[in-house]
Amino acid sequence: MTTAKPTLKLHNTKTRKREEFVPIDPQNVRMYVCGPTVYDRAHIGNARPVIVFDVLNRLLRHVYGESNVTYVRNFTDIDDKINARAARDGKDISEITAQTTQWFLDDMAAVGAIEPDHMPRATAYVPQMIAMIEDLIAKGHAYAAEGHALFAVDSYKDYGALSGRSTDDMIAGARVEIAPYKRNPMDFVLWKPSDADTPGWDSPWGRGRPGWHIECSAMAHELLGTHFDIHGGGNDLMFPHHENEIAQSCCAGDDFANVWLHNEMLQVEGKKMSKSLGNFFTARDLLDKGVPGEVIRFVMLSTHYRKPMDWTEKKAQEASRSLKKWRDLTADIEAAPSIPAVVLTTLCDDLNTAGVLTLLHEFASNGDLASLKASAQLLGLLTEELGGWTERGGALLDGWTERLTVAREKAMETKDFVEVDRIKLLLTDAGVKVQMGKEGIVLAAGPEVDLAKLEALK
RNA sequence: GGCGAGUUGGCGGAGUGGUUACGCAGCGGAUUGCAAAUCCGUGUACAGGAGUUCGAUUCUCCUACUCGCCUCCA
Repeated sequence: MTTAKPTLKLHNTKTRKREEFVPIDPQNVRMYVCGPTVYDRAHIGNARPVIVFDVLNRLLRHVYGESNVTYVRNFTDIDDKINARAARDGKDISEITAQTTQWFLDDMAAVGAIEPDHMPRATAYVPQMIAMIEDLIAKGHAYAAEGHALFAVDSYKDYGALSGRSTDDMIAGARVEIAPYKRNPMDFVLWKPSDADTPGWDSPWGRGRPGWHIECSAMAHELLGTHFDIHGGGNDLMFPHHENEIAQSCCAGDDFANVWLHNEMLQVEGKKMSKSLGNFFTARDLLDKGVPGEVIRFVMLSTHYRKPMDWTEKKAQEASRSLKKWRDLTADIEAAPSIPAVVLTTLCDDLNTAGVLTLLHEFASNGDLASLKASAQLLGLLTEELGGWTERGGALLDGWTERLTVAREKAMETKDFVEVDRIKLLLTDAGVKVQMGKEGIVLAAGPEVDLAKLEALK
């Protein structure tokens, strides 16, 4: 059963086209994804790129081989938001970043994301950043001024190509920070000075800290080389972050990334979620509320990554039901040894995860459970790690099952079902699914089960 | 103002130049102490206009609307 490698097609932001993916080196497929700034819990929107690129990572490994893919996702642990948080809480910066980093890893593991091969932290790459800035200055693409180092946008004629804008357009927008030391208002900071209370590193331009964009250029260079395959992130990063990364890296002499992938933003119940509006919630909030990580993952994958996705309670409930059903069906089934071709073809078509979910529904109704399990696991669903939630409340329900069974047996003889119905109503109100069949009674915790309420009724 | 994405049946959401998406909900039936679950059956869709074509929801252009980015944000 040797099948040709499926053709992977990806929508490249750089060319605005869906292109066939041709790795630079099939033995070493390299992907860099912009990771979080670690100053607080990851909100639910942060989980989207993590899950999307986790699926891509799994797919690349499936296609090119487990050991032939290198996936890098950074942690930004130098940032003024972190500094502000540390000052606010009276904590050391490293304490904030260490804790937040761990939170992030925990929360993302809960939604089934495999850890990347490298998770570099900006603080560990400051010398590389300084070296890169020095190189840019030497090549005439950057300049030092008043303790800053700035990138000279005019020195890179393709500046704006990724996001499709010209410097003139952007200046017209008048949203750039005007500073006396800038030659061009669009010039962005590579290095900025730190005062005594702010973390800083010694540099040729004095004690200071790097600007945001340079870290990704420096870390990608260090870990993936001058030329790699895929660079990903949320589409809000397209400008200025990725535009600036390209400018820096290309001017430093790197070829940088071939394919740029950007996921669309997430909304909540039809509204934009943003920090400034304050209507966001974290992945942990959902998990604590009892929404299983697997359900979060399913919902995320049910919309194509390049479309805006709306997080709704209803979707979470539907996802929960589908997953529960599939888990019941495949509980004792061994996953098929190979992934059905149609699944690979669909997933390889610019990561059509929603299309694959459709196929999973079909496998379920056709009874092709081995394919269902194998295919779901390629998406990181129905895995061992994410299981367990379907049995939630099992022990607590055993007593009720017993009690209801006795009452029902009695009622079957007396034909008086009042007590049975009473118990059933109690359970139903607490979010328990009650199934009474010929073979007996089965109780199951529904998605919105209220265990506390159930405990109180005991 | 500039850039970009999108507009599919009650809801969610794929896909296709000519044929059933799929899921949920709904409706009818089987089953059930009643329900649930399960099984079987069942439906009105492709924003508007023009064009290309034998034929367009699918390609091209225009219009309308929605959303995102341009400022920390995935």
